Amino acid sequence: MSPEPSGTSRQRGGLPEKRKAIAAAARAVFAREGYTRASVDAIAAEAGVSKRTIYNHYRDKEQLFLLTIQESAVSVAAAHLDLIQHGLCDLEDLEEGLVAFGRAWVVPQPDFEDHFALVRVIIAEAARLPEAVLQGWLEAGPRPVTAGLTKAIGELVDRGLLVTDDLDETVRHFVLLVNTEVLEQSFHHAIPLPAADLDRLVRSGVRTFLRLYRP
Amino acid sequence: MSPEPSGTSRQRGGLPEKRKAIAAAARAVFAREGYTRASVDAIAAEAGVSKRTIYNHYRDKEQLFLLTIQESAVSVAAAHLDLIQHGLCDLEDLEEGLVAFGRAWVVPQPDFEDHFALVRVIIAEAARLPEAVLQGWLEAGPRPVTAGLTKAIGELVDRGLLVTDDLDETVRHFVLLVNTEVLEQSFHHAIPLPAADLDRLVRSGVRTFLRLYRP
DNA sequence: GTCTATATGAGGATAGAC
DNA sequence: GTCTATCCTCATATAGAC
Repeated sequence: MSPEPSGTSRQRGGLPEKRKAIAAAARAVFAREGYTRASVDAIAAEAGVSKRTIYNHYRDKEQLFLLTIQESAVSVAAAHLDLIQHGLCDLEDLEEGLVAFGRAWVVPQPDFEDHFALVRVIIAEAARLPEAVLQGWLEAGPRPVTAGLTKAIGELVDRGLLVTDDLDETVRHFVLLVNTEVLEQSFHHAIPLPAADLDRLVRSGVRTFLRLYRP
Repeated sequence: MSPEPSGTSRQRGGLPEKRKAIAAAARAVFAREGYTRASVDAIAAEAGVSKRTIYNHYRDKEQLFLLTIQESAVSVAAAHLDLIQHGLCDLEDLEEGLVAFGRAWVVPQPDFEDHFALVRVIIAEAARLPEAVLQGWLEAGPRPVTAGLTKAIGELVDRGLLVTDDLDETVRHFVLLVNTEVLEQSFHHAIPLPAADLDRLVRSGVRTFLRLYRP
């Protein structure tokens, strides 16, 4: 349709420009439609690329999906690790710090809408996905975040702000009380909670967490 | 294929026999395949019925799906309420009773496999489902179970076995610690956890719950 | 209950740009 | 010659006609 200005895809080999467009379009369309309903045609249209071009870069639709969820997991994990770095280390007031972090973590950031939609697709397809893919996704996304949380909460323990004899369980409880509750109630962010409810849940989650682990 | 003995669908109006077969087949196929991938053809085949018969009983595929999840929610809620009745009322040892109940609740019962698969489909389609349908499903399934749990746990509070100043939150914490943790880890039962892990999670969940609410 | 109309999807073939 | 775009094929879906 639109005449494509001109020099778009010049970058050493000639590949990456359009490939990025395809990856972004795939993320958006798979997120919006789910795996089966998403058509390669739609992805091509959204990327401003011909369908054939997609098959030049990706073996088939399944491969495209697998790479899409993997990339999404990696980028969101990086963002969350950043949040942990800035929000959980060097906090002054314990309760307020945890609440602020929890809120930032759990509020559905517009940039991550697609990611959460993809997570819902993964849940839906989990039983059909190759075991290795699912494990790879866990390695790339959730696991590093848990590891970062463990490190950060471990430091709080070291500083004497929290007490526990099972750090991993403590981290699971934090995730459960602050994050998972929200996920369940919002159908994994398919039906966003009102901001007020969200705030209340995070605050009450943190308070309960502290009832368990405050010295 | 099989010649269908003869007098199968005699029941006052003539409807319900085949309708039940269709409902059962729809539950199975939607659970196995998800909404989009499931074909009405496959459902008809599984029900031993012609496709036309399905369209005689249900307006279209979407309507069939909506009624299917509703019926599934109702029947599983009834079973879970039964479990609560038999497992949570009149328990002798508090911790052991809660653990036994939690295990029975959370272990993926073969009869409910389809139900959990449907829940995954609901999560996947949640953003596309009519608001009213989702609310109706919550009313029919999860809500009554929560209500039953609230009643049962309320009685434990009345008997002085637990203390709380916010019963609803207490119930949410029980659900979270005993059930939700398992759901998250198993991708809502798409990837079943080893029995040992499951046991450990329930036991540790109950223990944490008691740390919060034991007098 | 079978048979058909219509549409849409995945992936391959064929032809054009630089 | 490499990368892109348009057209083709074959399978399968829903829903309605017979």
